[in-house]
Amino acid sequence: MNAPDDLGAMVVDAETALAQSPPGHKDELRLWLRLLTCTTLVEGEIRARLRRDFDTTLPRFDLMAALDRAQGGMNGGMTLGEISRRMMVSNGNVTGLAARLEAEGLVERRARPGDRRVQLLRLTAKGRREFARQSAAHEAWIAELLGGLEAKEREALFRLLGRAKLSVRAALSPEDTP
Amino acid sequence: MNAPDDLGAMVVDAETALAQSPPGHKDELRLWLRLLTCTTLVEGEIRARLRRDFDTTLPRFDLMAALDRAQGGMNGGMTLGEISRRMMVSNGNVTGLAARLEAEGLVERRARPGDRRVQLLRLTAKGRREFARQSAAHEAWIAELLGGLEAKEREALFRLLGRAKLSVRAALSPEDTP
DNA sequence: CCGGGTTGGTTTAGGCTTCAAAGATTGTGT
DNA sequence: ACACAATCTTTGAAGCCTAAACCAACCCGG
Repeated sequence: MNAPDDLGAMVVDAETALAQSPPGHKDELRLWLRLLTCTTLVEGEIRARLRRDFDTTLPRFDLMAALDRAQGGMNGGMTLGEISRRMMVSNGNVTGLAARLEAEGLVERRARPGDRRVQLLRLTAKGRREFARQSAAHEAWIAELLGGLEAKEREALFRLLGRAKLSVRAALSPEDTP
Repeated sequence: MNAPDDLGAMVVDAETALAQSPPGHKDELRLWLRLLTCTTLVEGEIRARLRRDFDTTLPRFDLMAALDRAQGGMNGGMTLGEISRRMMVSNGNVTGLAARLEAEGLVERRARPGDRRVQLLRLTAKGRREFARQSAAHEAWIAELLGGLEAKEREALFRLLGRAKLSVRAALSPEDTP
């Protein structure tokens, strides 16, 4: 969108005005808004194409992607908890998502021998077939959307985003581990 | 004493997982996953703090932010359509959001003279007061989360994200811009 | 064994989000 | 005037998402 260089907020009452102007933090804000815009733009397009071409959704795709990657490494699949941590979503969210995918025959559950609490999730054969098609398209879409950047720009962006990730995680970790 | 398998139990986001196992993957995909991880991380924290400190949500905050910025510039507020375009969400979404904010006395509607189709939305006095508090906190949070980057890094990241935005928009524009 | 703490998962209530279809109003061509 | 298209908003169905409460199974120390 059009960059709003004017954040004119002088409309505020006098009593709250003091809280309002800690100096100099505007460029962090602009950086964040631009980051958010980029992500929203790409994500919205991917959602739309997943729906249009495969009649599925991004969360479904993400869950299947997690399972697909896990299946090569370890046998038996992933537990719902592992999935929820990988996807950075809540526990209950994965419950419903898995239920829908299971109803469509794309994933299957089975208990882990020796621990009756956990539900191991795996792609079915149909699920693997479906995901292979979706995954190839998805990769091409991303390459298309970000292909306007040169390789050196992508490399630099990747590195800087890694630094940003570190910064956020560092700011989060103190209260994240009580 | 039961040596915990910490390697297997470590929390790994999707981007890290991709970098680990599979063979040749496109760097565009890794870039995208890292972008998504950064955004999700920040956004989740902001959501949690908005709830914790102000008992509100990010969509509510975003809508009020749009109104707040518009109020300085033009009189009368914004139409629901303008808001939905600014926020990059659907039309019907804004309807419900506005209804909830109106029920809480934070925004108010009024018809535009001469066109009975449109609903102009404005912050109430209470809404302006609330938003001023939230906005100040929000800005500080962002500065805190992204403060681990040096000014030069932020500048470079901002510029590269601008390039990325251009790339995505260029790939989208054929069917997206009527 | 048997309690208490921990971990894995589900449920519930409520809000967010989209798409598609429908209402309502305005503008336009004939 | 009248039909018709365009614009703005609302509604309804379905899915996504979270926090908090809850249940079930495991673990461990007496």
